[in-house]
Amino acid sequence: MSQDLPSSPKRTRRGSGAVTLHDVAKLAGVAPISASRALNAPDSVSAEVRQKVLSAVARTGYVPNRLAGGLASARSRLVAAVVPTITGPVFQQTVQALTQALAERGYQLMLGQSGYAHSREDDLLEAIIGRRPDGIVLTGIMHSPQGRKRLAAAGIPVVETWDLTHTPLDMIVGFSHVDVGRAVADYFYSKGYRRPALIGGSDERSLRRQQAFLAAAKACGMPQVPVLQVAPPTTLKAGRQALRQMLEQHPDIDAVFCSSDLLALGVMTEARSRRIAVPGRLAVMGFGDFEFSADLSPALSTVRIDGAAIGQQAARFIVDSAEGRSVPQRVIDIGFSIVERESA
Amino acid sequence: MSQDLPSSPKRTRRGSGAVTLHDVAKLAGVAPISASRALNAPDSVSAEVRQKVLSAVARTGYVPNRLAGGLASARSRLVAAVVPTITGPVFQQTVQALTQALAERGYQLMLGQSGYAHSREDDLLEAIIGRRPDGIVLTGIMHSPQGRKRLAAAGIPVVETWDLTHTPLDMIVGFSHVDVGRAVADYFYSKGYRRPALIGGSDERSLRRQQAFLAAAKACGMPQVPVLQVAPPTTLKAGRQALRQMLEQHPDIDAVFCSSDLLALGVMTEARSRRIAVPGRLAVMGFGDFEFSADLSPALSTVRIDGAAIGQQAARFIVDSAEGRSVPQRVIDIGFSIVERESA
DNA sequence: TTGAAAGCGCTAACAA
DNA sequence: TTGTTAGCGCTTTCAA
Repeated sequence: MSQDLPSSPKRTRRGSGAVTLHDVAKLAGVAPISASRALNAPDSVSAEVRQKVLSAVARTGYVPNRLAGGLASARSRLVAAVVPTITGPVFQQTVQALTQALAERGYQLMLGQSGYAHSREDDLLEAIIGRRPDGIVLTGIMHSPQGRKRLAAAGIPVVETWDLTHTPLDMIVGFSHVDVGRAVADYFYSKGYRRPALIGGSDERSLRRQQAFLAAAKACGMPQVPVLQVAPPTTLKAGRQALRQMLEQHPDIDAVFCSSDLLALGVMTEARSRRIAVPGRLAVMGFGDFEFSADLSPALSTVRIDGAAIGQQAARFIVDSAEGRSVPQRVIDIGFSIVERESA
Repeated sequence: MSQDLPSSPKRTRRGSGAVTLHDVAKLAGVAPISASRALNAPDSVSAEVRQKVLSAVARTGYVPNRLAGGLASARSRLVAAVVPTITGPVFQQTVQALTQALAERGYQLMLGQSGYAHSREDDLLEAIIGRRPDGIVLTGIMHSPQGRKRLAAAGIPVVETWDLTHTPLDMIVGFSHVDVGRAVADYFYSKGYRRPALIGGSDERSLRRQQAFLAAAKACGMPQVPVLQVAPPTTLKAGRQALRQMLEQHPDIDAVFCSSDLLALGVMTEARSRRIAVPGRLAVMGFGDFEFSADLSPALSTVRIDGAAIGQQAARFIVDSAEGRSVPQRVIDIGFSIVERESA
């Protein structure tokens, strides 16, 4: 029938065909705005309206369009996380906890990989800012001045993580890499090791741990600490190679501090294949306390970071900011601990 | 000055304060739509307009609002990926490749964790569909009938991965778990192992590999294959415990097929601490060919899946669908291979 | 507590 | 090639 009516010549755009809030409202016999309120602020609406709307939603299978909602309210309920690469085990706990904590509060995570290279960083930032996320979580510190400027200009809450500084871009939750380096050097010394070596990634945070280790070692009277740097990512293979190389030049070392547990596993693997006793002849200390570390043989001593706590705190930061709550404490040190197991 | 003018009583909403396309257009001296075209379809615009707009963009630092663009064009350029948990190493390559392949084409990845539990699945789907993504990538198959119905109703392109079926929801890229189980059983047999055992996750895909293994083993004349199932996630610890338990009941096994390389590492670790020679007394086969597997000692024989290829193909599927290209081949088998190293 | 109107920032459709 | 107009689906603002 209606097909016979001459369609009005007014230009028009058909929607996607999906059920909209208007459809729900019509079905419920209320104004669209009432339907909106029934869903987003149920208390601001009478029980009757609420009930009619909810029933209409159930009958139609309505799913709110968050793009439209975000545009209208300037709150996207989207949070961006930037990781060097999700393949690395370091930030996994953090991303996992972040995703979950956000989901519980009605926010969704968008993932961006900076790929350890700072070249595409600008593209990535543009892609992220274009989505108007309610917050951005950075693993590590944003170092490039352009990047910092860009983020500041966007006016989006930013949380830096896995590090500490007194001049955060906005908010930060992490720990002191300097303290870690120092603590491990002291630990080695206290356990009687006198010829320690360092096998570490060449990323900036690892470098800071190494420097602090060297300084502390020197202060303890261990001035000559050989250092070997490996390019990220720090893999088992890199650990094996590094130990091989290290032993060629410094066969008398008695302890190694590795910049990740995976690297440490590589060192232990290489040591075993060379029949070097761990910790008897060579102590090994990892970093990160990966899930497998406790169950290795020998169990790996390592520096434990509560990555999940970092993710949860980051979520709290973002959500509090987005929902207009004040965030008085913007720098949070979650610390670390040295987990003494068998390898050191 | 202007503050003295009585503001018109018309109700109005201030924008977020960010630079909009209108600002750019005004500065460039063109209509907003021309600015839009200059950015999104540069060829449809004269060099002069293009140049004026680009310069205005550079001067203002304009970043397009993709929420608005997505709403207007019904193309969000957002893709959702659902993983059981990002902590597991299994899907990492896939997610990494997917993120990257999408980013290169101007799409962004949204991450959702289904958490192995199928309870929150409905919430997760609602959150995802609400964003109107241009595609959804599932790791594994969507099994729940409600979930399947919901996804189908949403009319969003869906790619299932890491599995194969003749009745995909929409598109699928993966491999046959049945073939894997069979191939490993045959491999064991051909290498002379006659008393194999299975240590595997209790997830559905692992179960299918196990069943196929059992059937093939029986066909080879190895009817009694002990099986031990561990709850996901399959960790090193679980592998150690599983081998311990397995040996108590079946001390005479000569080979183990594990449902992940991490599990296999656990088995090898436990074997070593019990002075059981691998592969001399016990052969070990993993699954997944994780990054560390080749460099273990002994190097782990395993089933290799090209997770990155899965991610790339999934990206191609989604982007082709989103951009209106036809997708004739909707089921893609990327296969697998048995990587023969030292452990088996 | 409810609703009408306006507009978030952008692009599809049409016209010139 | 460029511009005008009318939305996309939602929420804010204001008024009743």
